[in-house]
Amino acid sequence: MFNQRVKIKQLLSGTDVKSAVGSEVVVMGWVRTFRNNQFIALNDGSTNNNVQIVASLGEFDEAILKRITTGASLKATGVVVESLGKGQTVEVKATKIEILGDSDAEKYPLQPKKHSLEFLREKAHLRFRTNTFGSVFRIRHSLAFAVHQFFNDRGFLYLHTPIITSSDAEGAGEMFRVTTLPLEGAAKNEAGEIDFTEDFFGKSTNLTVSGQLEGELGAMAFSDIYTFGPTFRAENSNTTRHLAEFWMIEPEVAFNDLEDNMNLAEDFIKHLIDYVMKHNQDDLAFLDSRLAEEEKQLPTEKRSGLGLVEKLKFVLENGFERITYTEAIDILLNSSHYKKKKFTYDVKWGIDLQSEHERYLVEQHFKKPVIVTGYPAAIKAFYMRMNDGCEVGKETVAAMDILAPGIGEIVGGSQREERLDKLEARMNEMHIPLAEMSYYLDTRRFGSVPHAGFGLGFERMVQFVTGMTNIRDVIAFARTPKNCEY
RNA sequence: UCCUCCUUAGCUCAGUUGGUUAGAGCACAUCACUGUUAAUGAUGGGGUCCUCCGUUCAAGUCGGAGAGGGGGAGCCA
Repeated sequence: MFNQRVKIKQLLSGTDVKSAVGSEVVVMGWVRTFRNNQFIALNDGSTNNNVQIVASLGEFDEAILKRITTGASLKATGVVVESLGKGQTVEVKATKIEILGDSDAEKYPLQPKKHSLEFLREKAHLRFRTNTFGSVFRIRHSLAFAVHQFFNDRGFLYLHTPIITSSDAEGAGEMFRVTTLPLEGAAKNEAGEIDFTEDFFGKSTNLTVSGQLEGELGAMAFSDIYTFGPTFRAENSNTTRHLAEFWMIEPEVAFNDLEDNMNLAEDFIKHLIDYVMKHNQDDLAFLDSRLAEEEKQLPTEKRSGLGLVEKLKFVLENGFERITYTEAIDILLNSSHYKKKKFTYDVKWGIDLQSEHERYLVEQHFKKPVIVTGYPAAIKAFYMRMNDGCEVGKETVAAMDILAPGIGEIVGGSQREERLDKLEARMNEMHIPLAEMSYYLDTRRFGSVPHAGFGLGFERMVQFVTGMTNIRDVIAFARTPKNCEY
């Protein structure tokens, strides 16, 4: 058997590290640095901590030592000893070093120094080997695991909703077309339009922009379901918080109202944070100090004040602020920020909250996550439940958005409209073809119940927990407009 | 899609009012040293100054267009 190695994380993090002293171990990994022709910092991705392999002077062939370069992979056999140096408690005194894969030091792009995130973004296939991305992607993994754990523990069913859909009525954004028709010379109908009856599915199809509608169908049988999968938006968005391909978590719960929905979302977010704080302490500590270092470069007024771990702890220990849209508008109108005309966009009841408004509420006014409910019906989707007893012209829906510091909208959700007549009226108003949505309306025809759900952008959650400011740095291979490398 | 900033060595960056042969640190090579922690010291190699067009006796530097990237906005998760 080839693989009898010990993982570096395990080697360095035993309850009593020194108990390993004296035992022979095999470690494998990639060279981070090779100092003084003796000391190899070896990393295998299990942790940011490197194990120091000592190749004592004169005990190894010059030919082997030459090949120990940054990025090379090797297998080291040796004895765990207490370190004579200061950077580590134990190290491995090598008896045998085998180069598994050479790495031409002149051509290997990563060097033992700080690289810019922009540079690493263009070397996305190698950036996993850096401390920053090592930490980010280990945390991303933990978050994904915690998502399933949270819902599984609460008896939710993980529903796999389709990636390819024929529904184009969701209105969640521009869609990517899925077709096997030739780009040139596709059959056309009498009106001169492309004839999709000739296409693979016999109709026009797209990549999903949301699993919600299918999720609702599941919730009408299993009560509690969630989806967690890739989602696609063909919007020409070039920002630090949008991707063309991203992962979204969408729970849908029968018999829940808006308040239940908010409670679920808040518990969910707190569980994710709590899980990472318990299981990724080293990685969080690394990212925390990395951010602190970066903050030092910023002018005082741009500093956030709270460190990453402090911020997460604060969110965990405090309730999210819950306000209505109408209250949010009042807060904005009464703010000195508004009175000094510092907002670019005007504030009045009926507007969609702009980024600057959300930032003010979250970062200036409340200084913590805020849940805004009861948005005007006119700016929200057709499936959201109309609130009863609204003033005419000021109809609102049972929607809720969770706004997070530095990220903006991290969750969007609502109680759904379960009353068939109201739903149909709303769809007609918004020119959504009822015939195509007949399958969806069946949920309201046969045993309709109050229900609610939300969508959480997974990458935005990873951003929030890692403190990474650009969403392209929290997904392995980012897909954004004009960019699909790898 | 709009606004704005940026593009000089493999990487991070400096480059004066336009003026001789474009610099530094890191990386790389050679040598020295050897318990280092991004080791250190010496020496050396390394440039399409993003591309094209223009102004000028002279352009890395000024002007225009284009490409790529960053930040912000819109749309949203």
